[in-house]
Amino acid sequence: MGEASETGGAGSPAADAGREAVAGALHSAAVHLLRRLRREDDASGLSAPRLSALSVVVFGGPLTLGALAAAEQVRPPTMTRIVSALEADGLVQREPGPRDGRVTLVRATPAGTRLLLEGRDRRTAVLAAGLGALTGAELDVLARAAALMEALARGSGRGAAGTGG
Amino acid sequence: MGEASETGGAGSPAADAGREAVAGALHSAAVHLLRRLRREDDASGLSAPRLSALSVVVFGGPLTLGALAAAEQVRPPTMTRIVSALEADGLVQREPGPRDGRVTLVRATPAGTRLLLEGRDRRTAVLAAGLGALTGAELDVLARAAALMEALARGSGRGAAGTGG
DNA sequence: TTGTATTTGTTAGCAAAGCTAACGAAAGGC
DNA sequence: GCCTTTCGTTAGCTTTGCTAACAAATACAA
Repeated sequence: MGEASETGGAGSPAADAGREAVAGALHSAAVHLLRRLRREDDASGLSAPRLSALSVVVFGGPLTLGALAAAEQVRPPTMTRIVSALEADGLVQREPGPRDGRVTLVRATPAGTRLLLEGRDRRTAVLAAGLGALTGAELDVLARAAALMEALARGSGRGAAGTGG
Repeated sequence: MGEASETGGAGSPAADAGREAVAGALHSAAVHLLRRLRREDDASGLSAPRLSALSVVVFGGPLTLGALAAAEQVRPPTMTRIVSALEADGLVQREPGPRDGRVTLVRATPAGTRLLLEGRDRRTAVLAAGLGALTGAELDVLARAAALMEALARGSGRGAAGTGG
């Protein structure tokens, strides 16, 4: 398992190779895990882009449409339509910006929050069921890895939250 | 958050709560990390669905169009079009199935393989750079977590590989 | 061997999601 | 008071996703 250890100094070729190997393994594992969990999203009745955008709104509080588009790595016109669809479904609502009349703030409605939390529970329930087969030590490894992954995601870019994948 | 069932092996409420917490943290971390890495994909010149499908073809060897569609969680007609586009770009090629005349096997061309490996290198290079700030012990945690996550993804479903997210 | 059923991929046609370009409204600078 | 910038929307296109229908090949029963 853990061979990513002290076999080289900070910048040695051996250490570089170890980091590359861990990076590849971690990337692949994250892709496969989310791909598996994504199958649970059908039950929400929302498409993946809408579900992901709703997730950002619910967990990221009210935010401007532009910020939401950036968080979803999508252009403003695309987000305009997604928000309009979510608004038509009563899951979010638009508000004029209090200080700046140009911006529109997007806020989750109680119905939107409820829908999203149920969906997230479906994903995490599947994952938690899988965790039932692991030992306490293994759970601990995953918990610590999660913290490290969050730090890596934050590391060199301004990322934002989302359920989708 | 809702409490999921006690379907796990060790059924104490405390253990369930711990698993739920780890599941939520791991899910969120994976989402955020891949969201960050996805920003590197623009340089490939391919759309996300095409890049992801090409990834499965490159790493998953020649496979039938139906298997590719299942791996990408997409219907056959959708995959027909994606493969046609990749074929028009010279990145994959169709072959008749050697034993079964109904199936078409999809194989990556050298150009497709090259393009994809360069793209994967971009993602993992960004990730590896972030790993440079970690200690050997932390790298070890991530390596072990990656193995556990792969097992979890395989756990109760037949998932398949892909770059996209 | 013939005839029917099933499987596999494609085509046709529709809705949703992505983009760029162009535009109106609001802030900000001079 | 203009001019510029910023923000969101609208317009129009391409890509991606779906279901329904279909043709070809295989599998199987009689």
